[in-house]
Amino acid sequence: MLCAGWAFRYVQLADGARQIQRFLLDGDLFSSLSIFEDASHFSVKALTDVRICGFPRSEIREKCYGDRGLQSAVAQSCVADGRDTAKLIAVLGRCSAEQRIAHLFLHLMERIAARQVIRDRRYPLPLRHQHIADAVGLTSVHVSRVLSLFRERGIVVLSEGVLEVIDVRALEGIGLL
Amino acid sequence: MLCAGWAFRYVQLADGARQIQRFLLDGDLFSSLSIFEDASHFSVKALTDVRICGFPRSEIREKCYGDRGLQSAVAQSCVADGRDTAKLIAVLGRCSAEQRIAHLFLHLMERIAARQVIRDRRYPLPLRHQHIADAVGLTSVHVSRVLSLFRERGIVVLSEGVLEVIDVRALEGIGLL
DNA sequence: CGATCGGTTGATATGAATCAACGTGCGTGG
DNA sequence: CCACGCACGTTGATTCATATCAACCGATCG
Repeated sequence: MLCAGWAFRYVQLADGARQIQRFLLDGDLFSSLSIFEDASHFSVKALTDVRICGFPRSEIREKCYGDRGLQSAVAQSCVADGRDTAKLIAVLGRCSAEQRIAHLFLHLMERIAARQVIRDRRYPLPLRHQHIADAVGLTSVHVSRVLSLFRERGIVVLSEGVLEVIDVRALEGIGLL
Repeated sequence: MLCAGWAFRYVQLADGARQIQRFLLDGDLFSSLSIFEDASHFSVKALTDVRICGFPRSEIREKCYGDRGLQSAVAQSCVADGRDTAKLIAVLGRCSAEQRIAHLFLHLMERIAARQVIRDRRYPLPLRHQHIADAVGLTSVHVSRVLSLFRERGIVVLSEGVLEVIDVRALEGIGLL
């Protein structure tokens, strides 16, 4: 579990490309489902300084049998993960570059806002263009172009690790699934 | 649960596009995780004649508490689903058209072979080009072109609901993750 | 017999990748 | 303290993969 900081879960492809599966925020398990797997098929990398804590899988599994609350919590975590993952498939399969990035931002905004108060529509977002690219299947060059566009059109500005959302409506309009 | 026949799980996007998340074979749950969700966010459609049977979610959940075998089976099903889903994300995010289709074929071949004896490397595969397109994020026109290429190169031939695999090695070579 | 559906093929358009150059800020070592 | 190298972002030119548009064909079905 990631206790504090930012990280991401990803896989490295044979040709060196990297696909980011999920950004991890404080309180997130690296992967809920991996509680039930003995071998992980992903890697995790920190984006900021982090604090993590670990649990033996077998212990969690064991506790699940006796504890309905825990079992239900684990299940809900898996479901949330699965829902996001399913949405990501649709985004990668069917959306344009602008839509992909809009979706990523909306998704992260929701998760960040669930953890902290947002002032002035400014969301902490310690990502390089390359991370965004690896998350939504684009090139960092193209991410840069799209972000320039968003900036020009007065939609969002990402800079210095902060995402400033100027026109949420426009962003949601682009991101319509 | 799909007891017999072929089906697929998908979502319909706002612009009418369709993203297929998973093809369902006999014995598959529509979605393992949906045991723990009360609202489904996907649709299912049959590809062939099918037989299905249903269970009340609450009953399954209830049985899980007492029955380690069932709980473990459900967990394994969720894990398998999650693993395939994660792989699909990498494929959609980072692979070319040929690689996407090769992956889909290899993935389905594996699942089909787990259920029935394969003779002459001929796999039953009742998909239209449009289904392949909707599964891997391409156009049916482009799927047609890629399949022509595969045919010319003597790799696989898909026709009349049967996938004939002529050169598995070549297919695996293309599909390398 | 005509209509519809699925597949093929060709011409063209377009979105994103690639290649390349440049600027800027920053850390590091001299 | 300076100079250099490096990571990151930006921008322009060009290429490439895939989409789009359109025509055609064969099979199937009412």
